Amino acid sequence: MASQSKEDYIKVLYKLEQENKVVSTNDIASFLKMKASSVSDMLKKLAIEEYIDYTKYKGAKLTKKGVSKALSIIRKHRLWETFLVNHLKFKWDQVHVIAEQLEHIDSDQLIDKLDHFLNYPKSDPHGDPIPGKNGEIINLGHTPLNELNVMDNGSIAAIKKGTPSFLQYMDKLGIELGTKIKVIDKIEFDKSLEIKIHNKSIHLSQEVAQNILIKI
Amino acid sequence: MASQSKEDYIKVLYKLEQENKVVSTNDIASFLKMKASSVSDMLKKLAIEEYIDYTKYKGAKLTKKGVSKALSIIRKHRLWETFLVNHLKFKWDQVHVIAEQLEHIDSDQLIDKLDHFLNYPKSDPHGDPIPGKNGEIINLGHTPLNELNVMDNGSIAAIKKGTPSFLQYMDKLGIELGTKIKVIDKIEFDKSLEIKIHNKSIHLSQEVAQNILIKI
DNA sequence: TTAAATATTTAGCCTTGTCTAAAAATTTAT
DNA sequence: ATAAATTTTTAGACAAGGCTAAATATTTAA
Repeated sequence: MASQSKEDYIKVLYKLEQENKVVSTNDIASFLKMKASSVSDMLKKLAIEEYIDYTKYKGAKLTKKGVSKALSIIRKHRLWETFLVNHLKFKWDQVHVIAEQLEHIDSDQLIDKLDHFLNYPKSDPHGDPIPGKNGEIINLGHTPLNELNVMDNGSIAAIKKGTPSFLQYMDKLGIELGTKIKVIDKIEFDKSLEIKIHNKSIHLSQEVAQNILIKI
Repeated sequence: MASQSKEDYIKVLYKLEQENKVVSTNDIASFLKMKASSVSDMLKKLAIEEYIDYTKYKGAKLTKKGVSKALSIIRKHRLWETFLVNHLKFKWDQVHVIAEQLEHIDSDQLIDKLDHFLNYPKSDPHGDPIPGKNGEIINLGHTPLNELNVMDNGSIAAIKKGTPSFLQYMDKLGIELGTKIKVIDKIEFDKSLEIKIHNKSIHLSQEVAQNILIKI
């Protein structure tokens, strides 16, 4: 069993690999708010345990074993988030920190039964896909809002970077998963756009629009 | 926030104080399967943090702060056990180890909402009382089965030492919380007793009977 | 293509929580 | 009441996981 700390590294490795190909020591350090030297130490250990391939000065990459570990942590995290929102009635901006604790609980049986209790959800309260028991991730086929064309219709399917403040902004706009939207206009100048939701027209910056994923 | 390890000590201190008055280093060590020297070290630290009163060579006793910490851990443990059995459909002999992990999750809001979700249960799946938010414990007025008299009636209210093997034995006998029982006979010689449950007569040793708590 | 800037690793230290071995205090038994 | 047995504490070590400062690689820029 990997320690809590090692699980945190593995999770970050997975996240950063989605963006880059190989992950640097500094990337991890800044993400985890730790010193590069600490990360360097830990990468050595993770390599010994075969969670990553690691060559000094060259960065790290999760092995098969590492990816599967990462997916199991993400699965636990998202199932717990689903429980917290759907059953305990937490708001979607409150669940991340709690799920970061719950994701380290070690019991396959618990997760199986939780999954069953939740009725095998395919995505979490932020619209992110929940990996299956064997690591399968369903591609939900979402498009960033800013890539839609004028007059396109769709519904809100997921929030990419679900920080509390972003989610609170969504709440203020009345945006939740499933909300129907239509693109009214795209402003060339700053890539911002005008959309219609709940029959009202609102204006979103490009930065915000990138973070909203749409099912067309 | 006390570390997981410190929380474990506080829990054991509480448990052992129920039996004795003051708790010795060796008692704790054997319970936690640790060396007395480690316990001695830790008691010093717990004393500094004012969880216990501790005089060298004289044993330890929880302070008010310590008791309240213990009760909050027990509350969490028992609420989680209730969740695991009532909602995730675990058997009552499977939940203890998982709850030992869950009890360390740190979020008051989580526990409040879990309590609400469970409909404010007063006792857990083994019949043990669940301390309230402020540490109140309701006395459920239970009597050990071996203290009943011949022809007394009652119902199973709780299991005192709910080890998995004991609970599995209860399952085999068809004993669960709420089961009606009647004492048929008490054997003077070995203090064992004959009881009727589900309209069948069964024989229980004194040791077993002591572990079964009855509501008359 | 070499010098400066940046990134990474190494070396050594710290804290937490455990251990073993030895010392000291307390309890028990003769 | 003292010696023996037992319990508890102290001293010193170790692993995990963090840090700072210094050394070494790599990358970038002149």
